[in-house]
This record gives sequence, C-alpha cells and structure tokens, in this order.
Amino acid sequence: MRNATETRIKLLETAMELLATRSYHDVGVSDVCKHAGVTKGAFYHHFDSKAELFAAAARHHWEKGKDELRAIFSPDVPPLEQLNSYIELICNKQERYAVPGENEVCVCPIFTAGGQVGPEDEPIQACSRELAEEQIKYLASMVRGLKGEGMLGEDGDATTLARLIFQYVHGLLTYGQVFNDLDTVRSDIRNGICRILNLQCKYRDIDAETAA
Amino acid sequence: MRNATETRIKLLETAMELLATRSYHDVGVSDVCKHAGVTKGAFYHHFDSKAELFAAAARHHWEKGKDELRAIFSPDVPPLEQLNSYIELICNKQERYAVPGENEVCVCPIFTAGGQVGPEDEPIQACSRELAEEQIKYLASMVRGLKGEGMLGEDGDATTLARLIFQYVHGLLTYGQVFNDLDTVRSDIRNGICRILNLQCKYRDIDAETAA
DNA sequence: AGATATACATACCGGTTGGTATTTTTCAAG
DNA sequence: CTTGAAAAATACCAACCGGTATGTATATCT
Repeated sequence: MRNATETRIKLLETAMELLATRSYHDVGVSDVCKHAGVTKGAFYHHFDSKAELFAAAARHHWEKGKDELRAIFSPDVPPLEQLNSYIELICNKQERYAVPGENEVCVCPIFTAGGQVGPEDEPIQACSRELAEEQIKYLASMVRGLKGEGMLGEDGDATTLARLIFQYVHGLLTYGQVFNDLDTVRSDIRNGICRILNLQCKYRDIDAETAA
Repeated sequence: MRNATETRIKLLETAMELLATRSYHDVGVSDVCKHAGVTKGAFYHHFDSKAELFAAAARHHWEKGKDELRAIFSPDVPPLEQLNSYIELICNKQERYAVPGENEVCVCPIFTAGGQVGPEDEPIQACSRELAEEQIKYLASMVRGLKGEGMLGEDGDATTLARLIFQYVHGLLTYGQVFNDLDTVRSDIRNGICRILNLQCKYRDIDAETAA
C-alpha cells in the first residue's frame, strides 16, 4: 500500500461502502481505516477531517457512477428503455452493496448522509444537494423523452416530475431499509415511478416492447 | 418539577422535538436533559437507556397524534376531505416543529430514526415499523374510500397504494430537509400523492368541492 | 411523627471518537 | 549512495457520551 492515490481511493471507497448500510455517525474514522487496512496516521495524511473524507468520498462515488448514468440516459437510448435501465440500476446496487441476511436494502449513501448531519457539516449537505440536482437533471431528460413519444397520460413540468421520482425512490429505499425487505422494494419501485409519471398502462410492463 | 409523570412526559416530548430536526446520534441524553430542565440522575430514574427513552418517546408521540389521525380518517369524513386534511396535517407539523430560518423542514422523527440506527437498537426500528404499518392502514382506508367513490383512474391494491404514498411522503420530507426548502415540499406533496393515486384531475385542486 | 419508598441532584467512570505529534519507511531525484 | 520529501505507522490526547454510584429532598402510609 505504498501508492498514495491508491490508498486515498481505497479510503474513499470503503467510506462509501460502510455508509451504504450504516448511518453517518455510526461510521467512525477508525472503522474506515480498519476496513481499508490503513492506519489513522495515514488517514489524516490524506484528509483533514472526517467530514472532508465523506464529502470527497461522495464526489468520488458520484463521478465513478456517472458513466453508468450517462449511458443509461443517453439520447440514443429510447426513453422507455432508459426507465427500465434506471430501475434495474437501482436494483443492481442492492446486490452490489447490501449484505444479504443482514442489510437486505441499502439506500443512496450520499443523499441519506445529507439528512443525517446537521448544518455544522454543511459541505456534506452541499454534496447531497449537488448530487440530487444532477440526478434529477438526468431523470428530467428521460421524462422529456417519454413526453416526446406521447407515452405520458397528461403532461406536467419535466423537472417537477423528475424531482417527484427522485423523492419517491429515496423514500422507497428508506422504507426498504427499515423493514429490511428487498422484495417490497423490487415490486414497488416500478409501480411507484410509473404512477408518478402517469405512464400509460400499456407501456408499464417491462416486456412491453423493450429488450434489455 | 416534583411531579413524576410530568417530568417523564417532558422528557418524552423534548426527545421527539429534538429528534425532529436532528439525527438520532446527534441527540444525546445530556441534550435532552438540558432542554427538558432535568438532570441526568432524574433521567436515569425514569429510563434505563437512551434507546428505551426514544422507543417510549416514539410510542408516546404516536399515541398523542392518533386522535388527530382517527378524526381525519374517520369513515364519516368524505375520502377527498380525508386526503386534504392529511396533506394539511403534514404541513401543519412543519409549522409546529420546524425552526424557521434554521430547519425549515422536519421529517417524521419516528420513522427516520428507524433508518438511522443499526440492528443493535432493534426496539427503535420495531417502533418505526409499527408506526409505519399503522399509518399505512389509515391511508389504505382512505384509498378504499376514494375507490368507492370512483375517483381513481384505475384501480390497484389499496394497501399497496397506501404504502407507496407513505414511501413518497417520507422521501419528500427528507428532500425538503436536505434542501431546507419548505416551499417545494408544500408544492410537491399534493402533486406527488395525487399522481400515485392516479386521482382524476378534476378532483385534484383543493378548491374542487371540499370545504376544510 | 417515624419509616420507607419515590423523585431528583451531584459527581464521576470507562470507553470511544475525532484529531495530533512524532517517528519510521518508501522512493525518486541528484 | 545520499538525501529529502512524501507516505504511512505508532502512540497518544482531549473531549464527549452513555451510564453508574451515591447522596438528598419529598411524598405517602401507618
């Protein structure tokens, strides 16, 4: 572990991993260090504080996942497929980060952390907001696409719809985490999003006309 | 403060008040004691642990608010009015618990706490689940009412719809808290719920035919 | 009034946490 | 090979937090 950037990244990523299933205050710096195989001295060589670590970790995590989002919401992809991929993405994250049998469901670590810290950790809240706004932008472009294809029953401002979806998904995941019930998350997510979108029924089933 | 039950209740209620705007781990026993004007000795005379306090506080808070819910969701009340009152209730809670200028938005303290503690504080998570389930039952009866009046565009299991609404509202409030933006909460809540319900447009405006 | 249990106060403890000071190792440039 | 700065390890500290031990006032019952 003599490579500097390597340890730094290791710290960033383990921070997010731990944050996915536990709360911000539950994840201590010593925790992160232990799981990353790094001592506290090394840690404070790379970061000034716990808050700075998590802010940086959030940005790193977000940048890393951005390609995935860009691919999903690319203008070349039909909007309905965008929707399906987005839902699939969230479900896949469960398999990636959740601990089966222990923590079946994991929420968006970045946004959740924003709700768990007070104004004293403003940088973290700022990160949460940035991420949320960007994610909503992607969703809004999808909504515009769906509207363009006339798939939505009635219209409504695209950004507003995107925000509603974002809000819903976060609430759904929190629900899943508290009940530790992944099945409900899986079965509700499509239902909830389609209803918010007012997506016409014939397009709601995944087997409608799309091939993953 | 010589009255025992009085101090106990004071502790329960200040605990919930603090929990409304801060996270579970941010609210310490000493905090609660200070705000309640009670010493730690008195505190541990009434409660065995921090976790027990918050579990009891959650139940107390819930029981206290139950009459309100029962009144709102009474079978005597027209379902559309139930919906409006429910929305109004959530907004009123903002004015009651939020700290203007500081914390514009406050979430449901009980359910949120469930997502902030690990399995070690199982009693608290259990409280969250109980409360959620009960609230969903109330919402489900409202949904059945709306369906009975033919106000919903298409059908769907009442309990499922109720659960989706609960999930959404929680996500909405978290969003509002992170962005510290009460206006968005106010403008999104009706929109989101009505869309999930697929409530027919003519019934969506509050001025449709209901008088609060 | 005396005895006793309840209600509350003061002071303190042990463990943990975020953070620091200092030393040792690594590694590349000169 | 030397050197010097970056990287990482060790050891440590002050603050805090949940919880306890112990002492004191108050109410209740006989």
